[in-house]
Formats: sequence, C-alpha cells, structure tokens
Amino acid sequence: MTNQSVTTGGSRRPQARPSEILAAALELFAEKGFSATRMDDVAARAGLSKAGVYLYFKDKTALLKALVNELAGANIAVARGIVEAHQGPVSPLVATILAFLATQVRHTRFPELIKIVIAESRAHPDVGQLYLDTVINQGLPLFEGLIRRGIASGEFRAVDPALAARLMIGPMLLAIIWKTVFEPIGAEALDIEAYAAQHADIFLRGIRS
Amino acid sequence: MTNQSVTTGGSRRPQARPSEILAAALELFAEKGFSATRMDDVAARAGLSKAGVYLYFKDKTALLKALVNELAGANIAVARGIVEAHQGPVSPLVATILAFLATQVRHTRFPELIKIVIAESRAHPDVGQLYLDTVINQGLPLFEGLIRRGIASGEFRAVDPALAARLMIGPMLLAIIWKTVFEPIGAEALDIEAYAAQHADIFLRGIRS
DNA sequence: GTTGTTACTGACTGGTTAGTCATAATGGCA
DNA sequence: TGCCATTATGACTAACCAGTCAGTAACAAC
Repeated sequence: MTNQSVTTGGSRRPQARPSEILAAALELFAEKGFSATRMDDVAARAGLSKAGVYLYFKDKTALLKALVNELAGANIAVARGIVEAHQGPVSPLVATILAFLATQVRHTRFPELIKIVIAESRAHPDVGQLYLDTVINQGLPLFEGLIRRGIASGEFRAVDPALAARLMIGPMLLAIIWKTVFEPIGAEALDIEAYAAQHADIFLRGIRS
Repeated sequence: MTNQSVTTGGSRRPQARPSEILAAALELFAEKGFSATRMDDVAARAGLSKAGVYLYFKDKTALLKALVNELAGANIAVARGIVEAHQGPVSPLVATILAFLATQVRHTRFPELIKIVIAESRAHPDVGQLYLDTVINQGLPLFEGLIRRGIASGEFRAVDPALAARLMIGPMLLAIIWKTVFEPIGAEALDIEAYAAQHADIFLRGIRS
C-alpha cells in the first residue's frame, strides 16, 4: 500500500505504479468483466486519475495483455518446471499436473483471466493471439510431450498425443467456466480438487497399456 | 424467404417476422459477437427497420434468450430422445452421445451460442440463468443418469456420477472454445469427430469395471 | 529561490448505439 | 370509397466512456 520505491513520499511513485494499476485492473476485471470495467474505476482503485493510467499503459487492452503475460506466463513456467524436473514414470506426473491446475483454478485469478480472454478475443484479437502464443502454444506441446514419453516408455498405449493432450486439459476448462460463469449465478459449487483427481484416475486408466 | 403466412404480399408479414429476425440475429451474433452486433444490423439483415424489431422483441437480450431457448433446447431434446430410446449396455450410448455432440459442434451454430452465453453472462445474468436451466440442469442429470445406469449394470466401476458426467462433456467444451475462439485467430483446426471418438475410447476404458 | 523535469490531473471531446415516439403506409372490410 | 386496426419507419435522445490535452504540483539540482 505505502511507498516502497526509490522516490520519496507524497503521491509520486513511478516505480510502484504499474503493478498497482495491474493489481487494480485484475480485481476489477475479475469482478465485473473487461467491458464493464471503466478506466476511471481502475484509476480510482489504483489511487490515481484516469489520465495517470495512460502514462503507464497505452490502452485498456494493454492492461489485459500485461495481465495475460504476467499470470499465464508464470503458470506455464511453473508447469514446465514440474514437467522437466520429473524423472521416472509419467503417470504420477499427469496426476500432479492436474492437481496443480486444480489449485490454480481454485486459488488464483487465472480462471477469470481465461474467461475474459475467451469473451474478448473477438473484439481484441491481439489479446487472443497473445494467449495462444503464451499459454496454448506453450502448454499443449508440454502435455503432448508428456503423453509421448508415456507411450515411448510403454506406460501408455498408442493414443494420438495431440488429441490426448487436449483431452487432459478439457475438463479443467470446464471447471474454469463452471467457476467463473455458472457459480456466480447460483450453480452449486464444484469440488475442483476432487474433480481433477477423478479426472486423473479415469484418464490414466483410459490410456495405460 | 418469401411470404408463407396468413396475410398477403407486400411488406407486412407479421407471422414470419420473429423467425426471420432470429435467423438474422443468430448469423450476426456468430459472426461478430453479441456486443458488436448493432440492432440496426439485425434489422437490416432481417429486412425491416430497427424500430420494427422492437415490435417483436422487447430487448436485444430477448433475441439472445430466444435463440438459447430455440437452439439449446432443441439439442437437449434430441439428446434426451437418444438416451431414453436406448436399451442395453450404456457404453455404446456414451459413444453415440459424444459423436452426436461432435456433429453439433461442427455443423451448427451451437458453439457460437455457447461462447456468447459465456461471454455475456456477467453483463446479462438472466441469459446465463436461462442457459443454466435450459441446458446445464437438463443435460447434466441426463448424463449423470447414464453413468448411474452403467454402474448399476456393472459395466462401470463406482465413480462419482456427478463428476463423471462433467468429465464426459468437459472435452466437448474445449472443442467449442477451440473452434469459436482460437481457430478464428489462426490456431490449427481440430478434428472434432476424431477428438470425440478418442475421448469416448479413453473415457470408457477409464470407467469400465 | 529559480529552473528544469517528471508525475500527475480536471475537464473535455467525439464517437457509439440501445431504445423511443410521432407519424405514415398498408390492407381488410363495410 | 372511406374507415380503422395493424404494421412499419425515420429521426431523435439520452447515456456511456475511451482517450486527449492544456495546465498544475512536486521534486531535484544548483
């Protein structure tokens, strides 16, 4: 909240501004959606004026792009770390990855961000493109490689790795939509960890040799 | 296209209007999204003036609601028919349902409609609510019952039916998002029928006893 | 204190569009 | 032919909000 940056007190905090603005934007986008969030709101929550926001971000869209880069990119990096550090049979790794995704879905703003990208990608194709490059085209090959490893080691039967990778994350997308779209309008909550665990169980039984 | 209704020729066709307007709205919503579609556009494509549209529909939202009722309701009715007509082991029925959903995803506007509901449900909660009532709360129990039947007959092991029903349709949601969000911005096309077939294969192996 | 620079703001503009309303055309019917 | 209910429209308004800009405040350096 208070100034931790290089410059001294008062209201001049150029170093801290961008992350403060992004934090405000993320909260508001998650609460109200992208279109319904006014730049005045973002500015107010970040503690400056609307014109001030434009000193740090070119566009409303630039806020969304920065958030996609920050959040999604971080998640993918973690997933990649988990995958690359792992030795031995891949089945438990699949379960671990799905459990990791479940906690991300439950405890972070990641689901809301994905929902917003989905909702806005027609109006802002560059945001969709960024998500495609940053998340999809990073994540899918990662999971695809995982399936390939399992097939190569004889753990899995010879399924199509590209399709299997999508089948692995498809249910997590449903969880994301469920949480961000249907729970807010009165659908009963989904136990995401249990759901991911059952998914891992069924999926692994389904592809093992 | 031409007048099939009770009144004679000219431009007065009150019987045919609503479906003409809905057809125009569906096309435009699918092409440009809900928010980006102007009521003037809908009116123009339906062949009347904007004010004319308001003689038949209260709201822009009313168009969307009518479309959800029409398309989604019809699909659910067909799925229910397939399920209830089926006798014998449920495994092939699961495969049939998934193949049916795949053709719907490939050949109808259903995916676009779902995407729009997802995108707009925060701004128009009543649309989300309608979808929840018309599709989710009709479809999920249907699939859940299917899983129960399989468990009761000894075909499937004792998985949680509520979770399994969601796991059954989760991958189809991914296919929908893939087609409506990522393919338009350059992602390679997904072979939905093959994807659904592999899903049926893996899923059924995963839950059989 | 004066000057230069950086950070910041209030007030404004321009474009957009859902929804309305007074008015007009249409066609069945007496 | 003229009447009336129904069907239709052009023109308008009221609200909304992203993005701009001329000007102001704060600070650093000397």
